[in-house]
Amino acid sequence: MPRRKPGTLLPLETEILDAALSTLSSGQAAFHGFGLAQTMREQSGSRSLTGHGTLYKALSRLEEFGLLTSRWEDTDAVEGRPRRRLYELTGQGAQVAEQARAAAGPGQAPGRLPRIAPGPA
Amino acid sequence: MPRRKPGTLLPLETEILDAALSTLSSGQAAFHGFGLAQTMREQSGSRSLTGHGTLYKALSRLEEFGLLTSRWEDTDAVEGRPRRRLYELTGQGAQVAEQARAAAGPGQAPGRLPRIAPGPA
DNA sequence: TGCTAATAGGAAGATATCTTCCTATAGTTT
DNA sequence: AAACTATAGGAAGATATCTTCCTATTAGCA
Repeated sequence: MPRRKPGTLLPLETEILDAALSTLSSGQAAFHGFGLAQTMREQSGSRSLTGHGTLYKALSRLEEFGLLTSRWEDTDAVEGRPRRRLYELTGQGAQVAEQARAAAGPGQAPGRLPRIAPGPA
Repeated sequence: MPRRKPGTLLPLETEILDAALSTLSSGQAAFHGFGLAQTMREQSGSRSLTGHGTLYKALSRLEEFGLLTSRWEDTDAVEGRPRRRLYELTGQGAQVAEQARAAAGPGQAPGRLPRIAPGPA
């Protein structure tokens, strides 16, 4: 896909924003890539996001767009596992996320979900 | 091997201390597990330390013994890769390392190197 | 309408550390 | 000398993030 029309979101990006919104509703502002991947894998029966590369790229894009912010999690508080990069919706991000959710509607007619769809195989 | 006689070092541990001493001689005090594993793999033709689990366990032991200290590397200075745990010889560690090196001698007759030896296959 | 070029998706793997589980080994004890 | 058992070694994989490379798709232009 060529130069994207500004303001346009891809399905995967919408999905991420929606998940971020859910996280926020449940009282937590921050989420991290790996956890998001797990949630998406479980909930939507999505494939494994292919080594997660796709997801991290999408997260970077959303950050570029100003819809998410990221930071490393509180440093040496975490022993025994790689540190996570924590993402949070920005004000703009929350707005866009809600718009996208409204646009999708209750019955949700996803606009051509990418591989993150229930797809066969 | 049962309860080890205090003061005794296993071949792998000696190898680590020796590597630490070399690192120190080359002007760097700190080293990290993964780098050490690479060096050992290249230099001694050792096998890959089996997922590195063995090496990390040995490093923990040496730290327990007071021969090494460890700390997480300077936090968010490092982007784009997992942070490393940096190890350094303690005074005691350096002493023991030198003793071990002297004991091994120039021709070095390693006292039964474990799997970290040139071994077949 | 058909092409082209830019971009998103997917595969693969590098970078690091640590855990769990099983097996081999060798000090100790009998 | 034999048996017991604690411990080291090795396999496997979980946890996280990010990069590179290739392919599929599609928006925008001619």
